[in-house]
Amino acid sequence: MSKCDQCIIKEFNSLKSLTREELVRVSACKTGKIYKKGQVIFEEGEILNGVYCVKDGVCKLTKLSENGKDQVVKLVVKGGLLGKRSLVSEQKTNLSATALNDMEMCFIPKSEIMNDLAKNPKFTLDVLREMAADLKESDVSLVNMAQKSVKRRTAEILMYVHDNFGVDSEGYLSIVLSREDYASIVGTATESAIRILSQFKKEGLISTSGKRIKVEDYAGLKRFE
Amino acid sequence: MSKCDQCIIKEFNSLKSLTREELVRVSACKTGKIYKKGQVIFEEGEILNGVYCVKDGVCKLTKLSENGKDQVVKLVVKGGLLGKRSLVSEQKTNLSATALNDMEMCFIPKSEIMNDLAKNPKFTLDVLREMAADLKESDVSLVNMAQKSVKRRTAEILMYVHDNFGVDSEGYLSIVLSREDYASIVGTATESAIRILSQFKKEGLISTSGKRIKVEDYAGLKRFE
DNA sequence: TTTAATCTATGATATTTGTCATGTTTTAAG
DNA sequence: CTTAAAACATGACAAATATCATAGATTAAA
Repeated sequence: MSKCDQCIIKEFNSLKSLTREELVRVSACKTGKIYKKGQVIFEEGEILNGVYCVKDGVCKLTKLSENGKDQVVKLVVKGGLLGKRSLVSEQKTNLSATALNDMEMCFIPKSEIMNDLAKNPKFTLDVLREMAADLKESDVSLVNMAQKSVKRRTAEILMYVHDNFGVDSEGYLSIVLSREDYASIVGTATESAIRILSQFKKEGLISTSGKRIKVEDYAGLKRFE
Repeated sequence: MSKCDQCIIKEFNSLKSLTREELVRVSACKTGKIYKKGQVIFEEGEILNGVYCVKDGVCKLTKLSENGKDQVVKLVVKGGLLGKRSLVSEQKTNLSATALNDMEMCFIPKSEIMNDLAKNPKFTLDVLREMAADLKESDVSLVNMAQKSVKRRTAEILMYVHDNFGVDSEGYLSIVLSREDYASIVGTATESAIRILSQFKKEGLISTSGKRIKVEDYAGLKRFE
């Protein structure tokens, strides 16, 4: 398995603040994991005994609502760290993680990291920064959810996916989400999401091919409504 | 001014993890601040150079939406720490804070705390834990906002205020929020919030006297709809 | 204590979003 | 390549929520 200290992925997250020696130790105890599209990585209520470092692929973090529907809270890509909260709390995780396409991850046991968390202030501070950023992002999501229309939120998630995950050689969004996933991100009924995407298609803002979506008029989505 | 190491308030937040010597140093540089009801403590976009420790009173943290409406993100009471994020990031704050009643706070300059953050792992870990808890809470809010009806959210904020801020001698919620505030917490139009409170009143779930609200049937609110 | 300003209340109506029902298309397994 | 299952699509209707208008009640300042 590849060595952590030579891994480029770590540059995108707090692990970059570990010393070379710490990384070597982490390398020795980490385990590589492969998940197929649709596979569950962990489920709400489990106790995570470590963090997952995403090497490739995308997953969704969801939370079950009381009405039985899953709500997507966040999408995590290459470079992301899953389960940060488990490092500082003994509690069960409050989110589920599911692979949206084939994924490659490294799992680092909590026991190994905890030592560093206590002794390497640079690392701790960096984890703290990441969490602060998550928190800020979360505030923004909350306000969007509370104040913007479903149509606006749908337009924004399309732009978000476009900006953050890019497009394939044909110009389609490289992350293929089901309409149900879109609904769950936007926080609406699946039929509503479908309807809105259909409307966007009619207005020439996007085009589709099966489940795949291509943003045709980014500026149009931006100013929409 | 009172000494931090003897202050009970600190037991409710991360400051309890500072050593006695650190607290003495903090004591020496902190400044007491008084805010009157309605007064703005800081505004979105400002750079905070420290943290506020709430000794008494309640304030709301809000974020301005693109549609010009304020959204309440969180209510903070005695024991809460405002501006934690400013400790780990140079960025402007993304929230505004406004006193909901007369408040008493201590302001601790960042420069003083930063030292401790780097050298006292127990303190850092504790800040980390607080942020992790905030994040979890934030996820819950997001799901509620996305999946629950305005009526349900209104019922829940009433129970929340009842549980967390208590009632006065007559049984009225001791925090008096305007209908506009309720609307801004729930994420709806002021008229809608008013209408729903009126409905709750008709159904005997609450009673009102001016802006003051009394929860008459807690269980009813809980099972409502 | 009066009075203007602010907040609360409610009706009428428009808009948005959800639900149910049903048909079509796409996907992936065999 | 075929075919069943899953996902997408859309109409019809119901429910929830927003908006606009207007009036009454409460609050806080003079």
